[in-house]
Amino acid sequence: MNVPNPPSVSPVEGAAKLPAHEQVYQRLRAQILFGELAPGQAVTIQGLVEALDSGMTPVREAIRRLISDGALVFQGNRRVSVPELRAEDVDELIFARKTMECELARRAATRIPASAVDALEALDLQLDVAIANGDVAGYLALNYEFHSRLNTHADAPILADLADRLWLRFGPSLRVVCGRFGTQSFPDRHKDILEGLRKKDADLVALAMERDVLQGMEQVRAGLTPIN
Amino acid sequence: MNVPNPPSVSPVEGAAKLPAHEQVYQRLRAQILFGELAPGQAVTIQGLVEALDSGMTPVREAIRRLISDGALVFQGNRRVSVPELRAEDVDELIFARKTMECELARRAATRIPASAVDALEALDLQLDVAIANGDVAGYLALNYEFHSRLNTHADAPILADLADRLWLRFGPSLRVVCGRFGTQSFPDRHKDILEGLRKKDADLVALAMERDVLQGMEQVRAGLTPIN
DNA sequence: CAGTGTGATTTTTGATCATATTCTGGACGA
DNA sequence: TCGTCCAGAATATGATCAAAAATCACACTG
Repeated sequence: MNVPNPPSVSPVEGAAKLPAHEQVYQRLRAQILFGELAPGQAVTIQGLVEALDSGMTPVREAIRRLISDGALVFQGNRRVSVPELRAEDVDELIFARKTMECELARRAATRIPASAVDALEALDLQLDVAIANGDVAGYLALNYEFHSRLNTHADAPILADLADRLWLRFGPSLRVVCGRFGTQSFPDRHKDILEGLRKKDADLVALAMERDVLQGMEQVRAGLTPIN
Repeated sequence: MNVPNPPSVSPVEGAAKLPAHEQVYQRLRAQILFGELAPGQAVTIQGLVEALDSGMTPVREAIRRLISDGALVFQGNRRVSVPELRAEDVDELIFARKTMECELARRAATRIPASAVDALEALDLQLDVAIANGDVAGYLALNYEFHSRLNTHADAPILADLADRLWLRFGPSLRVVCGRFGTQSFPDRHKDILEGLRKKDADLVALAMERDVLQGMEQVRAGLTPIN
């Protein structure tokens, strides 16, 4: 999964050099991560072949990768769908995100160059704009980009990879929450993170990250299966 | 009822229900996990098609899954190989395994039924036999089975999945270590784990698990690139 | 004359597709 | 309600195309 692919959110890109299965994977991944596919939604190979205008083999390989990522589930029979998060799952995700992302943030605090902090801050300003405009898609993309880029600077590829997987699990549900409650209910902990990074204060960064993670995941929990 | 003739190479087991790509995946996974493929070794699709007597598509899908698992790496050009562990990777693995597996063990301590503890103990006795006989393959398989089965009883599928992935990363290197130093250098911490499980003492189990993890990973670290 | 580097050719391997086969789930009739 | 049958989707194969690596030949340099 560690593809040298740091582009910002590019909906339509030439990218002719990447093999088809890689392109399909990244497009599908983004769709799941940013909630364009709803939890529980069925995913069919032929539907994607048609929607993405690709061959069958690339779609098939992309789906296998995403199943392995936990971003899709294989329903036992030959059906594939976007998983629905259960309340217990959120507990696990909270534990895993807290430990992984706090450690990543801690490492990044001592390694990230000042220029990268500036870039993160610029990103966070865009994020504020997206929140102010109620731009849910932009909020999700920029928020992910912020965390993902921070993790890059931790110089810990295995941990970053694990953290990345976790986002795929709650992406669809987070979108549902945002769609229901809007973006204004997310006060921004990123400012504290940035402050800690500038001071190179690992404890401060880790604490801010823990709050950010907890806040986000509690939002997800609150939005699960509201009515039965 | 025409039985779809098994190509005679099959290990006889029922298993006819599993799709081919699943079988290929599990066989390849086991080979990596138990070190039958050496770190750095190249993996070719057509080589596997021949070796496993399977079609191209199942092999291809299995490889994609394993790349996503981190068990194989995509070499930028289109070559695939078994990754070689670096010293920095071991630090990350130690952190991730300690947090994940200790938490899993902690959860399992309060949930595992006594019968399952008995089964684990039986497994551990087989493990002792394997160690005494210097049976490296048996040791690796039984040790993995012990941890994997314990994780199952934590009732935390997401965390168990993360932990499972980590084993794939150091499996090949662990085999190298065992091949070099033999199995006798692994004093058995599993007894402490079992004792904690019987007492339902989560702290004890977690502590024993931490020691087991640390001990194993330090062995791996010691065996990395011994000479340059 | 031996060694080395460069370039083209050969060969292996991966990517993709079209197609045949198998299996699942639901409709239909008893 | 139950059993059978059928449509459609997924699985799996092999062929074809394209790309990269390995090989080798040859010329150039010391």
